[in-house]
Amino acid sequence: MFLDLFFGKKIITRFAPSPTGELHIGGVRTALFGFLFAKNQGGKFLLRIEDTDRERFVDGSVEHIIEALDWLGLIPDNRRNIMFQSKRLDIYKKYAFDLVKAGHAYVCVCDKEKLEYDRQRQIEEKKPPKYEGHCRNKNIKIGDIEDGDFVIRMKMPLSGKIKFNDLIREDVEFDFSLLDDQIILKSDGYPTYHLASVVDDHEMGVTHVIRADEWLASTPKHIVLYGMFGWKIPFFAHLPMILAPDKSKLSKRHGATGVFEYKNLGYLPEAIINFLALLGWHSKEDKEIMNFKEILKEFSLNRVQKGAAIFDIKKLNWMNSQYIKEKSGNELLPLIEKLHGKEFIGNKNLALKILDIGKMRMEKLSDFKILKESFDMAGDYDINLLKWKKDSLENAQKNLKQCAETLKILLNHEFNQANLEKILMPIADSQGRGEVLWPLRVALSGKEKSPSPFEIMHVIGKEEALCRIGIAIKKISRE
RNA sequence: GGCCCUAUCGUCUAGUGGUUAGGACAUGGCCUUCUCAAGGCCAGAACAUGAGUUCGAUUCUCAUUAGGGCUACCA
Repeated sequence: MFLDLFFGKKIITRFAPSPTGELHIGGVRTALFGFLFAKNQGGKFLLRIEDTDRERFVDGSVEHIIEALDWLGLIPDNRRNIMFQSKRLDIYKKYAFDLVKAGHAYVCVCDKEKLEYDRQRQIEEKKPPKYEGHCRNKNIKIGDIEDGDFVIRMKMPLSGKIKFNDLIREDVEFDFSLLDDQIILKSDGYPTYHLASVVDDHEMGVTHVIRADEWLASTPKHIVLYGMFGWKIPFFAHLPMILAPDKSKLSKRHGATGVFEYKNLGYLPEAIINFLALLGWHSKEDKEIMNFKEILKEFSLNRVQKGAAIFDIKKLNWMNSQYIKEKSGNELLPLIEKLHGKEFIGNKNLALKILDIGKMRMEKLSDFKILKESFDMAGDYDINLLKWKKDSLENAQKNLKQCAETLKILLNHEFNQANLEKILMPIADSQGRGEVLWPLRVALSGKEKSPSPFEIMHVIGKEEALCRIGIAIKKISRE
């Protein structure tokens, strides 16, 4: 790869998802590493939609994928000119036919039922299931068979071994005799992954194929295909998988798998990127909280882990909270509004104050709702909650009255956290902090757990604070 | 079943032919404190097993075990 750089050849990577649903979190990691590798070296990152399986196609998923990549900041260089395999059917067909003419591939007319029967028999006989090559030497001409009645298979070498170097796995070896004569063109005229990806990677000028681990075993087929076409073989890097906590494939039953599920749960793209980058990669200095720029600068494929990594949502949560803390209320508010709507936020100025004070209690953007309740005093509270430990209600009332009287001397614009502490702490210190501050905080929040009374008063202001304290005092009198 | 890949605390990982095997998340404790967070400090916690090479292996080799991937007219 250094030679390529030396001769001025640009690195080109690509992300090639299938539009079979929402962009999976594992797919994002693949895209991310491809993006980082290319951009880190001033190369290009391209997007290609692998929509050759018409049965699994899910409407709207292409738009979803593009939107997700935009949201994460993994913008492909061909954003305005994305390659769709379904629009290139003639090209694949032409290449497949060329291969037949050159004797590298052949027309196969075996029917599906027969092949399935063979497979079952082979499995029962404990032999590796493999196409038995009925049509391999029949030399059937394309013009002799009607469209739809045949497939095209590539002629794999019958013996020998193939060895190649994976940028992550290093040397990998396979035995040709175990490899199948893979179908490259289906009877519906669509190519299979193997043909389409090799043709496209070549035509797009892809220099480094960075893809998921599951493709490692079919890489020999791809290398053979490159050889048949006489094309330059790109570098390969097979990324380790992301697993669920039970070490199985990450799926719906483990929780969210789609990017937008995470978005809707209140995760920030920065946190998702940072977290995913650390799943299988680490900076030299072992730095963990890294922004996109830092990751981009330091990324290299040779520090990528070989083994699979387990997706630990707790670490993502922590990371998300770190990114929330870094942001100002002004930055957070539009994000929350966009995600959960205006009603979720309520009064904007109030929300801003709440965010500045309370963001350290938020793990996700959606936590704002619970946070806000501490300031809203939504719902009635039990009168006994006003009691501090063994202290009496009467004493709580007495302390509340004293606080209220003292608070009255502050003017509206002086009603901030610093001033509040200055005038209230002497009372708390003389009467007992718990005895004073606990009932005060309950009177203000109506909750057992909440931010401090100073923070709440600072947010809600003098009038509202005195009103709430007054309610608590009356509540005790009625008792 | 066959082939391929992988293997350091519960998790993500650093690291080395000789280290008190390091960090982060999580867990527990303490500090702070009106509660809950946040923050600070501390603790427990790992080289899968067995051979071999070696003066010495967590590190190199082999086997075993475990996990994963592939084995489609899916990608």
